Amino acid sequence: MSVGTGGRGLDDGDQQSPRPTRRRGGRPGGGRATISRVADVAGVSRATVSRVMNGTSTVAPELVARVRAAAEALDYEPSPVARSLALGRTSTVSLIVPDLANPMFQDVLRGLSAAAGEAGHRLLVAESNENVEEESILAVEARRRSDGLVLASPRAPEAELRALSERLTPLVLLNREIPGSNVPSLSVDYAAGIREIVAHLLGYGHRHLVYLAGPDASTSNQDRVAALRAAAAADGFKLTELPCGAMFEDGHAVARAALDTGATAIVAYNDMVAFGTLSGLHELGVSVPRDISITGFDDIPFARYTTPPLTTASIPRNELGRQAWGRLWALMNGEPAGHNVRFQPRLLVRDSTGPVPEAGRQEEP
Amino acid sequence: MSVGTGGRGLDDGDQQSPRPTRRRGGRPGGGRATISRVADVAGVSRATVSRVMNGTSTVAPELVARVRAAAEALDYEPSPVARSLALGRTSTVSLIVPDLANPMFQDVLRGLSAAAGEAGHRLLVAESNENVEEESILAVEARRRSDGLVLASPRAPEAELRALSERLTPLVLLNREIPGSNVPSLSVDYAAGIREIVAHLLGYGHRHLVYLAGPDASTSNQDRVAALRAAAAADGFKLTELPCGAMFEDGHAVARAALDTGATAIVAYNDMVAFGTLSGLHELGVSVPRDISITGFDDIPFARYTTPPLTTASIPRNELGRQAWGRLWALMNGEPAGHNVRFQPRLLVRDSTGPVPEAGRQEEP
DNA sequence: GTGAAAGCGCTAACAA
DNA sequence: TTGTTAGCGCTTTCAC
Repeated sequence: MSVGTGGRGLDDGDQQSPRPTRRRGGRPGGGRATISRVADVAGVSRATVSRVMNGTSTVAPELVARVRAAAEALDYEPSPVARSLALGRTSTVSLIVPDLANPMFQDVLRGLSAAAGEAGHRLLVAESNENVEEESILAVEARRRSDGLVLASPRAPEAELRALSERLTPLVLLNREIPGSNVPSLSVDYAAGIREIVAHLLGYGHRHLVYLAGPDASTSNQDRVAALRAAAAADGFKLTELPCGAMFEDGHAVARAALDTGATAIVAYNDMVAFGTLSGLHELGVSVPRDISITGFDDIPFARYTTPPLTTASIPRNELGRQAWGRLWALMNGEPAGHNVRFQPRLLVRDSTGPVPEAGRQEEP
Repeated sequence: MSVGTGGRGLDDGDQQSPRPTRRRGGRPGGGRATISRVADVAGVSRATVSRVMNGTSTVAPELVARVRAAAEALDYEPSPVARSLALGRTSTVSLIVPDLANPMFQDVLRGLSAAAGEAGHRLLVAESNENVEEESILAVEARRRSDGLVLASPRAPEAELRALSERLTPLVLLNREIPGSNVPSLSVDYAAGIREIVAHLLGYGHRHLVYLAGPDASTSNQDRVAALRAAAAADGFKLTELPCGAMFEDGHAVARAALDTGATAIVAYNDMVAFGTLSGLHELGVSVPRDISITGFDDIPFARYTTPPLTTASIPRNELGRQAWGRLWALMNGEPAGHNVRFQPRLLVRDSTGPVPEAGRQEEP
C-alpha cells in the first residue's frame, strides 16, 4: 500500500501553521506542483495564479508573465480533482452498458467519447455485465464521479429504473423509456426495422419465416418478437421462433435447426447471428439466397462483405452516441429534456435475400 | 447554467461561521446529503461518520447504528470527488488508445475494464485519434484524473514518449517499449506471428507472397513488414508489398491488385483486411484456397466463420487488458515494474490456406 | 472510542 | 487589479 515517497519538502507554503504541516505520501496526479507553490515562486497569491490559469478576470500583464513563468518552471498543471471539488463539476460523463462486446455499444461508446471529447469532457465507462443489481450501484457511483450519465439498461425492471432515475439526473437513456417521466431517451425503433424486413421478405413471396431469437431478457429482442408476431397475425404468414443468442457461435449452432423448420427465410436477431448462420449454412451445402433467404440487423461493418452480402437493417449506432452527448449537454446546462427520439432503421437490401424457392428444398432430401 | 435549486438549507453545520455561508448552485453528484448533515442528524462528529462509512477504527455500536440510520434516511453516499482529494487517489485508471474502432483496442478495453472493475476501480477512456500532439495533452490530463494509465501509442516518437513517461507513472505501455526505461510494456510479438504464417505458407509450397500492408506509421505494421522482409531474404521467396489499410473496405478494394501480382498467397495486415479481400475475391470468381491462399492476423471473433474460415494468428487481446491492469495495480502499490512481456501469437490453421495451385492461374485467363 | 481541527488543491466573494 | 478568506466534502492526526 505505502508508496514510501515521504519526501518532497515538509513545509512549503503555509508558514503560519502552528504545528508542522502533515503531508500525505501518495501524490494523486503524477505532476506535483500545487497552486501554492506556483504562487510562492511567482510572488503572488493563489487567487492570482488561479485567475491566470483560468484566463478569468484581468490580471496585470507583468503578473501574468511571472505566473506563467513559474508554472512553466514547476511544470504546474492544476489538479482536476481539486477543481472538481471546488467547482462542483467534473467535466466528465459516464456511460454504462450491459456488455462492451456488443458492437452496438462499442459504437455508442465511440460516438459519445468523440462528442464529449470535442466539448472537453472525459468519459468514464463501466460494464454492468447484464447484472441488474450491480448495475444500479455502478450507475450511482459513476454518476457521482461525473456530471451526467448515459445508461443502457435493457434488463432493469421499469420500477427500479424509475426509482433510480432521480438520483441519476442528468441522465439519458438508451433503448429504454420511462413512461411519464422526463428522462430523455434515445432509442432504435426495432419494431419498424422488423416490419421493413418482413415486408421485404413477403414481397419475395416468403410465407414461412423463422426468427432466431436474441437474449430473452433484452428489450431489443422483445421488441423484435412482438413486431414479428404482430406482423404474422396481420399478414397471415407462418412464424417459427427459435431460441438462439446474440453471437456468431449462436447463429452457427442453430443453422441446421433453422433449416429444419422448413421456413424459406431466416430473420436473425442481429448481423452476428446471421453471419454465424450463414457460415453454418455454407457448411451444410445450402445456397443463400437460392435455397433460403436470411436477414440480419444492425449493419455492422462487415455485413456488406459477407458472401453473399447481408440484407439487414442499418441503425445509426455512432449517431446514438453523439446525440446522447447532445442531450446530456443540454440537460447539464439546465435546458429542458426535449422530445424523445426513435431512430428508424433503414433497410439495406443486399444479396442474402431472394425469391422463395420453387419446390420444397428441405422436406425431401 | 444555474440549476435553480437554491434551497437545501442555507446553513447546516458550520454554525460558528461569522457570516452566512456561501453555497454553490450546481450540485456535483446528484445525491446531495453531505457528511456534515449526516453527522448533525446522527448527533456525532464528521469524523465518526467517516469512520463508520469506512468501517475503519472501532466505533461504539450505538453510534454506528445512529450513523447508519441517518445515512440511510438522508440517502447519503460519500462524495467520490471529495474522497479523491482527501485521499490522494481516485480509484480510477485511464486508458488511451489511438482508435476505438480497432477490435484490438476494444478487447483491451474490455479486459481492462473488467479487471479494474473487479478491483473496485473505474475506467476513464480516451481516444487520441492517431493525433500525437493531442495525445500527450490527453494522456497527462487523464493521468491526473486517475491513479494510473494504460497507453497505446503506436505513433509517438520514442523521444517524446520517453519524456512523457515520467509524468505519467504509474504507466503501462501497450505494444511499445521504451528502451532502457523501467516503464512496463505488454506487447504482441507480431514478428513471431508473421514468421509462423510464412512458415506455414512455405510449407504449402508458396514462393511468392503479397503483403497487404496496414497503416504506414503504425509500429505493428512496421513489425510485420520487417519480419516479412527478413523472412523473404532468409528463405528466398518473393515478396510483394501492396499498400492497403486496416479495414474491410481497404482489403476489398485491393483484391484485384493482389491477384494481379501473381502471388499465390496473400498475407493480410489483419483479419478485417483479409475478410474484405476474401469478399472481393469471391466477387471476382476466385476460389480460396484453390486459386489463392490468404491469411489474416488477430483472430477476431468472426474469423472462424468466414467462408472459408480464415487461417490467422491469434493474439490474446482480452488478456492484454487484464495483464495491463495487473501491472498497473502492482505499480500503484509501489511494487517493481517486473519484466516486459511479449505475447506470442498462435497460428490457427483453418481453410483459407492450401497448397500452391498447379498451373499459373492468373497469367493466362 | 470520540471530537476538534488541519489539510487535500482549488475557486470565488469580498474587501482593500 | 490583487490579496484575504471561506468553502467544496471528506480523511486523519492528535488530544481528550
